[in-house]
Amino acid sequence: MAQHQTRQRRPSIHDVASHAGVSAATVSKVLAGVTTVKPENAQRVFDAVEHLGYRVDPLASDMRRAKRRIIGAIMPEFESEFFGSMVTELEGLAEQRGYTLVAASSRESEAREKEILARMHDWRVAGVVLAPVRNEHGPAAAFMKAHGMTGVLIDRVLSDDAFDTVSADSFAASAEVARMLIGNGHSHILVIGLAEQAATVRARLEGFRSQALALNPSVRIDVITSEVSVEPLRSSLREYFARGERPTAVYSLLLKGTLVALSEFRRRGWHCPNDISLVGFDDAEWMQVTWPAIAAVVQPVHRIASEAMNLLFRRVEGDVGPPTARLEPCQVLMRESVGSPGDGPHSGGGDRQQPPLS
Amino acid sequence: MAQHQTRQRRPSIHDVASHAGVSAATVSKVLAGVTTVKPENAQRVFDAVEHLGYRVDPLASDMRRAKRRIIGAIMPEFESEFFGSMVTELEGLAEQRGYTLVAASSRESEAREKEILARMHDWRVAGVVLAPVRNEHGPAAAFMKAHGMTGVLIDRVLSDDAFDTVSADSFAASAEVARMLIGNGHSHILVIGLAEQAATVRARLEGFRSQALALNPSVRIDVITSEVSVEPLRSSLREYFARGERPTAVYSLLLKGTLVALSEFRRRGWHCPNDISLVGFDDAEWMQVTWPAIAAVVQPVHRIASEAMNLLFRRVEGDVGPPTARLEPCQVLMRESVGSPGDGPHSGGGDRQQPPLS
DNA sequence: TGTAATCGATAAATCGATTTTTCGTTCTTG
DNA sequence: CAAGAACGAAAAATCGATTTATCGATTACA
Repeated sequence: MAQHQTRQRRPSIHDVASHAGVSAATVSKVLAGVTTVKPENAQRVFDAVEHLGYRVDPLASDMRRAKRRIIGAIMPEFESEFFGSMVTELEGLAEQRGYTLVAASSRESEAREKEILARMHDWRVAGVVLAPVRNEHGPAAAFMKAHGMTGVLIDRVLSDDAFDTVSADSFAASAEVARMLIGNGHSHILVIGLAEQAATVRARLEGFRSQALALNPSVRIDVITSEVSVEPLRSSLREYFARGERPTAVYSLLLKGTLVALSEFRRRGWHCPNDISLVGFDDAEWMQVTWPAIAAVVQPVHRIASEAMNLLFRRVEGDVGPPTARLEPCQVLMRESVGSPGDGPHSGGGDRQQPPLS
Repeated sequence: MAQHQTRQRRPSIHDVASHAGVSAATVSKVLAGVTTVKPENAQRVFDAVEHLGYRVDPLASDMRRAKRRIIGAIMPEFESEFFGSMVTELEGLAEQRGYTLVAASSRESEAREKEILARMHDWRVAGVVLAPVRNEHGPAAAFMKAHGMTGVLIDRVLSDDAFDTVSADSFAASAEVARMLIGNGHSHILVIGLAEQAATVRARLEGFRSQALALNPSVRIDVITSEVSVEPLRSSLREYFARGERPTAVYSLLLKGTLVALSEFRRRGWHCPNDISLVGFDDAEWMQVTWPAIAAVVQPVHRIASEAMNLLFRRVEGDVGPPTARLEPCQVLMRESVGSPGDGPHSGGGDRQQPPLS
């Protein structure tokens, strides 16, 4: 059978051509929808394509094109819900536009980030959605600039003079957190974070600090950050509590910090919100099913993704206007982990709250 | 400047050739490490490459090759820690071997799964790591078989007659959960899950049921599953409790079910383990920082990933032996959410346990 | 009726590499 | 010293498409 042959070697456009009794050029034109082909021949081409199971070889087809219908996405990591959802959203949006999304993670390495970018450039991607490891001033963005790549920067960025940027409005969200904590009467607050992610984390810290001080000039704000990984943060926090510091609330600037805080509370037998209040930047599904539910800042993943894609495709289609810097609003969910300082700080065993049944 | 020109058009191998005063063939050979080139010419080629910032165009280079140094990874979703970690591991392992990993998610759709696979086939990937939406008998595996692709199936699979498979030993892990729950005196246990993911979930259920019945033939095991999404599961569970069913323990066959269970417990004001015990398949970082910490089955993500890659590369390198079916052992972490039925079921307010300080 | 315009399709050039073939030189060796 | 082996490099074929140039056969028009 003819089918048996095709199992061995992938049919090329010439196989289709000879099977249909026309030339390769004609086949190409038929498949491209050119109308200057005799309907009879077109039909024979379609039949041959069907019969041989022919598919255009993208390698050969794209070789003559400057850009392929591929969008690259580079995330700092894939293990968090935030970037996982982000990739999922981006994939869907690319698919809607007839593009393929190719995802890769830089695994928090700027060197790898640049390498991946170079590879994507080699692949002639139409555009790139880059969530940089650090900020918009890293080597990756410089590479994109130097090679005239089209792209958009998201998440750990504020604004750039060459690329559109989209991120959560960390500053405003943190200010709202400050408003809520100060409003609840907290006057000694610990802020924890990882400083390496400069752009975003700094905005989160400043947004919080400025608003808190504006509302209560005498508020005490302690800050613990770790430059690289999460473990130094954990030990700093442990030491902080061990030397007797007793803030009434903790604001974690990122998800990993929230987990560290919870685990340290646990070690000391502290419960939220009676012993200490907790708010974390970045929401997660589990935070609403624990007891207490954890207050969190929800990042608008969907809006960031769709805005990023809108801006990116505008560029892909040739727009050369000045870059935009978008800040998408967050939602602050004040859940049970936040209370007022008077409710029994560090007593070690207040009553649990009973949510209404049904 | 010459550099200014290269900013416009990407330098080709011919640019390098003319700049070095040799032919394109010689450039290609030098870069491929062929030793039959006069050292003097080789040096001139290297200089030209350096000067022009030349990089081999993978599209052109790979066109003549049957396979590219690319591994495709297709996961059902990216939003859970499990698959996020899986992709991260796979990416690292591919990189170690000098391959690039291209990740995509089928977003729980078998149709999309097959499309992605076809695209990867078009891209001439060297191999594919497929975590199928349902099981090893879906259209995607059939496609791979029909087109002679090399690949390995992971996670929601048991064994296959054409491909190597690697998954967690759900059966054994569930049996151990049964042993622990029965050992703690539970005699009425509810198992919840989503049945669509046939292969794994069925193994989890059967492993649990067989072991539980073996240890206590009179144990009562209720099962609630939902075919498609998580919401029907939630309402079934709600209705189950509403009509007065009071199992002393719940075993969730997947992470989403664990969240649903916790959220239903919360609605009713039940606390683990005093009111009801809970074990979930799939661990997550937050499960050890909540109060109580949630007992869970830890899947050996790292081992699954590295075994999958080992098997895959064996095939890529030409091994044609019969397919292997690997089951990697899980770890069962019995944390605080599991207790004994006598400790005050459904009393609605047992004392919290205090873990040791420091 | 002879030439021009039109139509449909094919041949050939192109994309940017790799690999095989060919072709001068130089070096052996009888 | 001439024939053959060895060497190094260039020319040409190849991968599989797309696109431009070309060409023959009709059809239109003067």
